[in-house]
Amino acid sequence: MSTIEDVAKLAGLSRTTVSRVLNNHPYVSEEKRKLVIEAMEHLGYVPNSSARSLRNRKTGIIAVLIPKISTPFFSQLIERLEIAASEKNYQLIICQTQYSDKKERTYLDLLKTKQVDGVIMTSCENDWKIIDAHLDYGPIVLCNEIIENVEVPMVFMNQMKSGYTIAKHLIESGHRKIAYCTNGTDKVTLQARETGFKRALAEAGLSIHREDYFQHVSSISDGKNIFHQLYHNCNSPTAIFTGSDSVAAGIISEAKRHGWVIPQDLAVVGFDNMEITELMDPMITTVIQPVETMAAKAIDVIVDKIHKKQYRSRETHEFTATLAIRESTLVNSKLVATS
Amino acid sequence: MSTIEDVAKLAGLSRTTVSRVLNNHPYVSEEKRKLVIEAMEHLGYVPNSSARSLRNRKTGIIAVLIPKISTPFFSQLIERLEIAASEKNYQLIICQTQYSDKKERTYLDLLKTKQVDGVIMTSCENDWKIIDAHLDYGPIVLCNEIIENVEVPMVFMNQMKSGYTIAKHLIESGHRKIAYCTNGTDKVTLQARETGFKRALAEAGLSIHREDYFQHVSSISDGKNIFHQLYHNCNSPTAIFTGSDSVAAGIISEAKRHGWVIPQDLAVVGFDNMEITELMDPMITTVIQPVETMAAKAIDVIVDKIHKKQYRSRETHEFTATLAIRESTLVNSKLVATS
DNA sequence: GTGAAAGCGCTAACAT
DNA sequence: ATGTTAGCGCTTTCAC
Repeated sequence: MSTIEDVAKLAGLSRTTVSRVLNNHPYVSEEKRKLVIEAMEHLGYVPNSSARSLRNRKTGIIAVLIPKISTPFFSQLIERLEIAASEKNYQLIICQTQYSDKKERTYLDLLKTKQVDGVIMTSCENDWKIIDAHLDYGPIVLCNEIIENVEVPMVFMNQMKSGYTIAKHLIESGHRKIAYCTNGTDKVTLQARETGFKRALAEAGLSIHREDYFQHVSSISDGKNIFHQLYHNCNSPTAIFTGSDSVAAGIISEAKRHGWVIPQDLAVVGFDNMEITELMDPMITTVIQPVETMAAKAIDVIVDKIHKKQYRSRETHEFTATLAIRESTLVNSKLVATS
Repeated sequence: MSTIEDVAKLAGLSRTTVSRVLNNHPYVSEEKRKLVIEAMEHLGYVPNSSARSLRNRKTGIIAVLIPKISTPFFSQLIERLEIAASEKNYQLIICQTQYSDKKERTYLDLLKTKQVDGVIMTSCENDWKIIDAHLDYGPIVLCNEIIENVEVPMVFMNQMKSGYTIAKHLIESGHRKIAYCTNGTDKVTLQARETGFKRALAEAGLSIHREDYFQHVSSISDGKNIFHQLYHNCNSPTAIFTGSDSVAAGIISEAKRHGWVIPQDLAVVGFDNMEITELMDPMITTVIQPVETMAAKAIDVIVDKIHKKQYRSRETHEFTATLAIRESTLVNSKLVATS
């Protein structure tokens, strides 16, 4: 492993000059620059990033905290974050919290130990008081998560609009008894979605019946279970918003096995535009999240914060989803922006 | 940001002693140890990882090179790699090559610049000569990839066995005209799979007809295209191995739209056990890769290499897949090991 | 059992 | 335009 010193010696110059060439500083004569470059090539010199990090007080690494990588939405998000980061010459460390507050805290410490320049959180398991303390050490950006009254940038999709648009679509398709699924009401994002959904219903003089409201629903098997509840309900709804493509697929798959015809017997709406939505028969009406745009913005914002060295500031960066209307709610499919 | 010096001063001791406490060295009196710990807590001291990396010549970071994160198989692999790495206190930097040899080279340089202690490659886009040169700087482990005559550890699944088992299963189900899809023949892994497949056919006195052999096939739409080729072929095969769940799903979805009944009109086998395989109707017979085991082994091996500081050595760590027999090839499903 | 001092590889005042 | 020098924060001989 050759060092900057070796290069300097071989070129017959000082470490400073070599460093200047390395960092494209002005005030280096063409002549010496060539000498340095030759020496570097001859030695196969590459700067040591630990030394640079120590000296410059920056690592060029961003940590991404994510509950579970293999969840299709999250893997798409990571994919886009990686692309955006690499365009700005940042590396991404991937940290799987597995929805554990303890792991989340451990990973946030990467900021304290200066192993990373910033953290992107795609969900939040701890009390904000705990997270907030970490802002003394570096920037934190929320991507795909909203928390009220906190001083960090947040990048997210307007869930209220998408909830509203979905309900509106179902109402316009003639449905009057509509079921709703959610994975919880503790997240601001999910609350907003529900609020938008209910608003559209209210505007049409409708509401969600008690027996048509399902909580803590997220997997394929949850979907299958829900179908069975509907199946045994003599006054079952004519449409259901599932909040998740997996749940939608589970419901549809089970419904078909029991002889139901979708959407005639039950219209189904998913969420996230996973691959299955176009593979199922019928293809599933779903919400396309602007993953690429959100990822690019999150990286933009955090890189900006890193440079400005100003970590506390409330900013909201809001994007709009698209409703992809497919066979599970209609015969003819089309695209509709939720705006 | 407090440093080790600050802690030393506050505790009225030397940097050395603080460092000893930090690294659990022996020969520190209980009394002073307590003093140090108190001081650290008082200051909220956390060691700076750049300084440690520079001094110790190790970063505790492993780079994972992956073609595309959102591919379900790869996202599962990353998930498991992250879990295994974090158990050994390593962080993972995720590098998306997008099948580009240039990006791959850029990322391999992380080894030279000492930004990472080792690299796990899940595919390989460059000539091995180029990769090999990087072994002077740190360990490289292949996970899910085989390259002949190279001096690195390789962790993989026995593709020959799985190809053999799949063909055997189709033959035993009574099929005599069987189609084969592959995403290419340049990879040793895919070649092995094909060899095993053909061997089982040969043993039954069968072979793959020219028109039943499909190359460069990997996506849902590829699957749909293939179905149309079969559809217009008056002597179409009775079974098809697709090499990919996406392709299998594409074929099935399109076949059903054209009135075919699966598996009666066509038996279909996928690969990877993605979520869709259990959602499609019929559920898809597929190969379950031992992702978790391979990931754990890959981390084990690379951590070992890092410690031993011996990077060149040919080792093969082979695992066996499981064939999940489902509705797309049979009426009654069951699990069969490919061993 | 504890401390003084050297140095990992790099950059940036500062001086020339 | 180029070089000298002082650290960044940490670990580790070596000496006591």
